Amino acid sequence: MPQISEPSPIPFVYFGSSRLSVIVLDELLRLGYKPSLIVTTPDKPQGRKLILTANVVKTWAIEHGIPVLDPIKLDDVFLANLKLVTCNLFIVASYGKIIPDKIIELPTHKTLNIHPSLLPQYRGASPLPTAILEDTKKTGVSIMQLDAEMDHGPVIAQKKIDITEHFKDWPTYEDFEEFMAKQGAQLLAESMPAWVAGKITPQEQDHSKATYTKKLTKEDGLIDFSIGELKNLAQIPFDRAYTIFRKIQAFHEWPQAYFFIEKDGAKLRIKITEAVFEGETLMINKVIPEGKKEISYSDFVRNYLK
RNA sequence: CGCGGGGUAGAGCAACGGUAGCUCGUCAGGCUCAUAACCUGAAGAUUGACGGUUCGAUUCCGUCCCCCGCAA
Repeated sequence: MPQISEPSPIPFVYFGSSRLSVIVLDELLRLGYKPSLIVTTPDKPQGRKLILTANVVKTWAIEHGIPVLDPIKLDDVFLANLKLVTCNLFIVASYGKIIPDKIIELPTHKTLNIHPSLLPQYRGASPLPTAILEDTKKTGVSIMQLDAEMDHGPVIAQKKIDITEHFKDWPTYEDFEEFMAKQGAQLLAESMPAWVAGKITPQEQDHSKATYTKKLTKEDGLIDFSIGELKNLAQIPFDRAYTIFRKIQAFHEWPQAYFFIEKDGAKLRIKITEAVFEGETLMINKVIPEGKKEISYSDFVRNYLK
């Protein structure tokens, strides 16, 4: 139904720091929602040379001419600055820091958070990788009101998503993230007008059903392959092969799925960078041996598995 | 200045001041009932980039780029 008049722009402050934050921003902008102010985390030295790298959200803000703040601490000084902005809604998407109650409660329409799972399922740090690892293809996105506890606040909107309707099989983490971020942004955009108008009643989560996801560690990416399996991936039983495939996809961005082989008496780390699951068989396409460039799996088998 | 490893044909390695060799793979042909085996032949490298030293550099010197491990 076409609306009689365009919805008046809803001013809001956006908190985010990661790639997911940027995808959400892009999608919100496309849908006509532009933040008045963006809050992100400070530039940090990154990478091997510890080069000071501007974070992606800050870069985005500058490109789009939106004022940006990158406070080290969300203290009273920052709070005072924030009060100068006339916004009565805050949006948080992958900000990376705990936001104090004082700030959450500041706007009249409170603070909303995009979370890429069907809360109370998969609260915490790694909802997307966990969904892949646990093969949870019926998932979704939630818009919730922030409260003092992690991913604990009442839900104002939720959308169920069946991954099988959008992907043949599990995509890489990056593709999954992009897809879910867009879904979340769309749901948020749909919900914002009604929320601001006071037409939505937040629904308390069923805390008894809450599940939590942990922060990923490097060790999570380790796969315990035997030489025999590496030489003939087709022999790996379905369950194991599919579990490994999901691990490769889930950790695709970081820490990446990897395994060790012996070469000249030394342990050599091999990262898996590309794999597909066809039929009932895991197929690895590309790997990066430690100290080397990316090579095809057939080259790897030929030259490293003697 | 965070620490460290590495960049030579598709891959793994070698060589060395005089423009690069080997193994595997690739392509063609042969032999085989057949083959991942064997035989013959072929293609494929501006030796990461740019400067410098030199009669001449892949090889020596300098600068830079890229990749990888640790750490973040």
